[in-house]
Amino acid sequence: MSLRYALLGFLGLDSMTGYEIKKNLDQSTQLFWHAGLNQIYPTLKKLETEGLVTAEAESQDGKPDKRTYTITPAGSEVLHAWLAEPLSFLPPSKNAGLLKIFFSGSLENAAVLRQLETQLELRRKQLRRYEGETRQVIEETVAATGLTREGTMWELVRELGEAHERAYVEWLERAIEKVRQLP
Amino acid sequence: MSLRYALLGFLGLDSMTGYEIKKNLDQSTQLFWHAGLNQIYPTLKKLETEGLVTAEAESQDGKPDKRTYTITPAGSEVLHAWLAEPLSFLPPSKNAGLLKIFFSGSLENAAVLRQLETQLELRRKQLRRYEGETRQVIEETVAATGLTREGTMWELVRELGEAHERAYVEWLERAIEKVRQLP
DNA sequence: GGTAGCATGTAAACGGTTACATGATTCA
DNA sequence: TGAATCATGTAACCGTTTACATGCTACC
Repeated sequence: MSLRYALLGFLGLDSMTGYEIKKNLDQSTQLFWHAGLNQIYPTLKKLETEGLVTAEAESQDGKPDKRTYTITPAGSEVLHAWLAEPLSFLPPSKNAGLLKIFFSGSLENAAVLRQLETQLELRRKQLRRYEGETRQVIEETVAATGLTREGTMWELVRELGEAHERAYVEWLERAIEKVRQLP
Repeated sequence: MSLRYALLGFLGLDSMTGYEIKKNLDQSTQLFWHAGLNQIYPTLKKLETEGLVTAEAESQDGKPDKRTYTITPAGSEVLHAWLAEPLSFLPPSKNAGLLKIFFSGSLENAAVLRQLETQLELRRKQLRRYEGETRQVIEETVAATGLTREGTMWELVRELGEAHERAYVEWLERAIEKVRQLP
């Protein structure tokens, strides 16, 4: 149930609509969090009833009312308390790609190689994204908003993403070599 | 919905009970999948009604009946079809630890450092686990069962786990240095 | 006396995904 | 003509987590 904190986190940077939060989420956070609009809108409403954010509706023609959300002092408090609380255990993760590889001992080499090569391509694409687009978005956002301290944190997280994808790519390349040499 | 495949994967190696699957899951798969017994037991029953596994109950005194599950030919087919199907997109992952760091630009240095140091300790522990215990379990299992081809796959996945944790540890060390130098 | 291991389950609640619904504008 | 962008939502379903329930044995 950390989506609440992701939403509060973005609203802590600036007031914005659910739609804008979604765009930010897709651009910068997809390494470690994601959500659809269908989940974001009701969660924002819930945060509103809890007094952690306020909403201001603006009429538009042809489109639904634009609801701009702003974090309240209570919301800031809740967010900061959560951010400062040290992680007490590693959040267990799930990865269907690794699950497939882990159990593919009973497949033929060719099928395993197809799987590994597909995953390698996906990981390479993701690596290029962290090196390029994600990096640029951070730079531009810092330039546009002056949030240098926040920018340092964003850049740190991006670097981990890049390192992880690079480890993935190198590992998959080695794995392909190894499986090729299997009888 | 990959728990089904994780269960079928283990039963593809050997017939066993839900309790034993859980032990195997905890020892080897926690890098990429996890589940509680409360989820495993009903899912096995469901697989049984679908004809993908069969169960043999054995009475025990003082304990509930021991239900040993065996994969059926239909189950093997379903498993292999899933394993051979190449991943079509990167499964999006969630990581509350990174979420905290990403948004901690508004925290004081001391609070950020507490967070980073706690996470570093957890990651170091996990790295040691992959290097030691996990490696040993794989070696012993291969020695006991003769599943060398499967063992190659397990060892590959373990190596990625180790590489990822190492990347985490090195990154957190660098991050701590960087945050210490922040004004 | 308490914890860990063995061994199975149910019920309620929650979080998240998929599908559905609307409707204007802009661009290829 | 169709897809993408802007902009919001609801309903049903499914997977997962948390809490509850039982009970024996072995070990510290």
